[in-house]
Amino acid sequence: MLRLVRREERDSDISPPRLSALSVLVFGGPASLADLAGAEEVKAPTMSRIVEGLVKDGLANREPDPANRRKVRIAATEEGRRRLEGGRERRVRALRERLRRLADSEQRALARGAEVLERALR
Amino acid sequence: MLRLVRREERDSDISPPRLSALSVLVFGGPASLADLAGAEEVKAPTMSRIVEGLVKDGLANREPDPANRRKVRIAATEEGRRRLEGGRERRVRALRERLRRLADSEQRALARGAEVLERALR
DNA sequence: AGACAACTGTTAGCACTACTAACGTAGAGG
DNA sequence: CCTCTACGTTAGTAGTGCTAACAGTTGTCT
Repeated sequence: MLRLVRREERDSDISPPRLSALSVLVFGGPASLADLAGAEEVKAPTMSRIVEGLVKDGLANREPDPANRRKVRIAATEEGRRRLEGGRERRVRALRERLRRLADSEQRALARGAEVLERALR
Repeated sequence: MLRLVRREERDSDISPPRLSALSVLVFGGPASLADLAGAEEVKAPTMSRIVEGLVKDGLANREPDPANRRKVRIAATEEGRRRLEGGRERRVRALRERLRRLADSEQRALARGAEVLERALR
């Protein structure tokens, strides 16, 4: 798993933690820092810095929550949305290439295993 | 995957890269720096520091290769062997707890999926 | 043999991610 | 009103990854 993550990191222009946080924002909508930290199972200071990086790169923005001025509302920018989607397409294509070489029965075995894993790890 | 790795990291007293390198030494025997770096798909300077950490914690030792004095021979210590095994047992126990709750057919599905994955990712 | 190239590992310096501790500000409850 | 809690940031530390630059060793080729 570690090797896979590192490989992923090498040919992506967004680091895995940033990519993961960004995807939470894109698919889940704007969130507070605590929300994001919880979703990524990371402490607040860590997420604060990840968001800082996203903002610096123009992939997300931070604005105070009008209802509760302690909170910040973090949202993906259009650019962030595009970059996430672009990378996703590349990854899906690469994965498809690999899976295409497997027999149908093997593909089904992977699909079934993935389902079980998803339930088991939650 | 990232979340899983982080969870792993929190309740282990050895960091994932060190643990992974250590396991290469324990199961594969002594190795040169380049061997280790290759096995972990990491550059030499990175592995040099990981080994430094292992040595500092008494989990591995470094000695010059008598045949080729440019090389170093890195080997796990007894302590390293013990710590790896101990952690492994804890992880296996935790995993077994989770898997025990699955139906037999689900367990088989996971096993089959894992086989396919191993071949597909290589 | 002597010069030069290639190999092996380390050091230095950068970016990033993780943590805890400590802080400032904003809201909630007595 | 005053305190207590919640929310986020900043400071400081450890660890991991990279490239570039270096030192020592070995091999090669004249």
